[in-house]
Amino acid sequence: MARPGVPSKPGAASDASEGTRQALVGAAIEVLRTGGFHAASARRIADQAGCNQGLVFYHFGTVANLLLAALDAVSADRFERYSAAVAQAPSPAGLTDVAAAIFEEDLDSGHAKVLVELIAGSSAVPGLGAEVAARIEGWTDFAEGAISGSVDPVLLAATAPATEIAYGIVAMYLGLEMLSHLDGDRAKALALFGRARQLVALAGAMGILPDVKGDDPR
Amino acid sequence: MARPGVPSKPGAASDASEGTRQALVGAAIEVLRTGGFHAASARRIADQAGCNQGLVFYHFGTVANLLLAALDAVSADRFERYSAAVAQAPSPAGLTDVAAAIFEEDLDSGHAKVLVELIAGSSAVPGLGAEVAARIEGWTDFAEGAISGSVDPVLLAATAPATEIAYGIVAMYLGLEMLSHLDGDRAKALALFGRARQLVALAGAMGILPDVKGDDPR
DNA sequence: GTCTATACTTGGATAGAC
DNA sequence: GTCTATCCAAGTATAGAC
Repeated sequence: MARPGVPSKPGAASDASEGTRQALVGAAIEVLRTGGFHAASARRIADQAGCNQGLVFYHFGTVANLLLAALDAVSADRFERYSAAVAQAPSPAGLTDVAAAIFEEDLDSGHAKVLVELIAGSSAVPGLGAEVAARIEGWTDFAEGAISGSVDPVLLAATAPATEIAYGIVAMYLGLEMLSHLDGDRAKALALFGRARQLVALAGAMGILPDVKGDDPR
Repeated sequence: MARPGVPSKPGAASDASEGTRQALVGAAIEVLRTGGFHAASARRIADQAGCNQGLVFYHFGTVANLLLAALDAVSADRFERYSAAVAQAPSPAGLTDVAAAIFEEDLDSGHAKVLVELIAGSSAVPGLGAEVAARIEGWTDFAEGAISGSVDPVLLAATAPATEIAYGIVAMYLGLEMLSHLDGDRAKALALFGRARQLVALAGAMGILPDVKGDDPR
């Protein structure tokens, strides 16, 4: 957002600064989304933000730092959305539905691609991998919480701990995102969510899992 | 295989050419493995191969073409390995063991990373995505064949078609590869294979899956 | 077939004017 | 805080000498 004629008022200086920062973060998300890690250069991002290339380095020091800020921004956004959705569907069946809906949302909005591109691109910049890994941990923790909050502890003990399941869920999410983007077809991935839903219902009928819509047994 | 410079002399002379080609393909694999898509430039690959940068363009036209040749090379290699392993363990339980063993092999050898980097990097080069997608299809087809060859058709009909399961397996494989490389810890991924093995055994005991079909080797 | 040299482009990062 | 100008490194690709 170029503001050629806007003078910086005394005291409102941090407003303009914050505005530019946010514009850059938003632009970084957009570029990662559409062009991937490779396209996410300071010049392209600044173009997208409508500001100068040097501002990337002024505000973030390096391009990698800006990309991490972008990841944090989408993560915060999605975390709110996920939390609200999970809170309203604390049963295994409900969770499966929520997972499917959110997966499709992320596919549309491109939020998942930002994550995948940053993970794969981590090899490019020394130190980036560790930063990204720390942020992924937030998601596995979240998934773990959702699982242990909705699945009977006895069942978990009999099959697999929530930690392991959460790790698998996150991996599956990333893999499906990659494949869906690659062949531009989300139907196959969504079909899998449908199957999962079906199997959860089957398990419910067999008495292994709590019945659909049932309250949290605990 | 449209080569830019087809040797003008019939007969010999293609030995040296073929040697260089193979050196470049091997070097491309190595660079993708260790440095990712970002590092896979003509210069770095040629350095690794011990030859001149211009040869990349002489033999392959573009860097992207060389990377695809590298993907084909590792795919051919792994396809042989997978086929042999699957042939010796056609039961669901055996398949799970084979999958775990091969996943670890791929993690060590870096073959899986070559695939992941190319998928994620596809956004960088127009047209690359379609080429990579076509090659992934070979793997989903392979997985589908292995599944329908070892799981009871009746059970498949009751749960999910082999095509869908195969898609999910490939997605999971890619996701686990990404996460394992990211935090440099393969234990979590391998633990999941252990759980899968356990669940297959449980299903066998419940009579849902064949109890190690008559295949048991030796 | 292979190498050297080179043209052209893009990207990261800094300095200094406004 | 923001912009222009600039430096330097790295990349793709081609031409032409050996």
